[in-house]
Amino acid sequence: MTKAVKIYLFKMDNLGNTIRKLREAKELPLRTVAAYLDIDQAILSKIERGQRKINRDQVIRLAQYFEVKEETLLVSWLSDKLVYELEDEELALKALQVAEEKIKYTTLKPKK
Amino acid sequence: MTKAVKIYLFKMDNLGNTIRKLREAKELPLRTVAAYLDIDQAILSKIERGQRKINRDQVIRLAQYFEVKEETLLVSWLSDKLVYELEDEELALKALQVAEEKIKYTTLKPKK
DNA sequence: ATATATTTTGACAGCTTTTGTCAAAAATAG
DNA sequence: CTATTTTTGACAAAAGCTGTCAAAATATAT
Repeated sequence: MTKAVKIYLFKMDNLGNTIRKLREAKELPLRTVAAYLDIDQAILSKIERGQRKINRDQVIRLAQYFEVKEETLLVSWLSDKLVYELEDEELALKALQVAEEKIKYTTLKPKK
Repeated sequence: MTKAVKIYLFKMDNLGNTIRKLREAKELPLRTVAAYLDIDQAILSKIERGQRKINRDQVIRLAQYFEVKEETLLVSWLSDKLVYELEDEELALKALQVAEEKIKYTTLKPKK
């Protein structure tokens, strides 16, 4: 049995912070959640602090585990990766806008 | 001496295509441009066709070489990386928007 | 068509990065 | 203080990236 605690997620948080908040809200030790993900607790500790990467499958499993929408965590995970890719780039915002156009463009005109 | 040819770059092109267009506009063989970048021509061939990555320094050198704005090629390069990171993701556009918010957010409030 | 130049391909080795494991150290809770 | 949890860093294995090379394929020119 886990505690039912109302928890408000902050969109600007990176996924690591969000995971930590979710885990602490339920007062679960790293050990427990790590076991569920089948990884070492040291890795989960690092994931929560942004020192290690988490993969897509693990994000999805966590969404189920913590009963939050998959989309919420996936968007957080993806956007973290984008932000990481753009770190220290002055052209970050321009690149994001062009990327958006490119994706819209190729979605409209599927290749082949 | 290189030919002076008016060339129009297409924003939606990936960087590889743009490089190829620039190179062909000047009628230069892979060999020549590759030598300038100090890489094997096989790699440049792959870069132009999107099979290999190009790094930041190489992008900047190419901008100088082809006399186009650094920003133009860097934005193309960065946005390609973002698109690559998001390939096959249905949440791509949402992730881009959140990434934009995150970057604006942390730029306004520099940490520490 | 032949000869020449250019481009593409794939195998390979070396290097870097990523990933997970582990145990000890540090921090926190009771 | 004791017990529990979290963090840290060293390590090895696995995966990924980079450049080199030569042969195969393609394109160009005569």
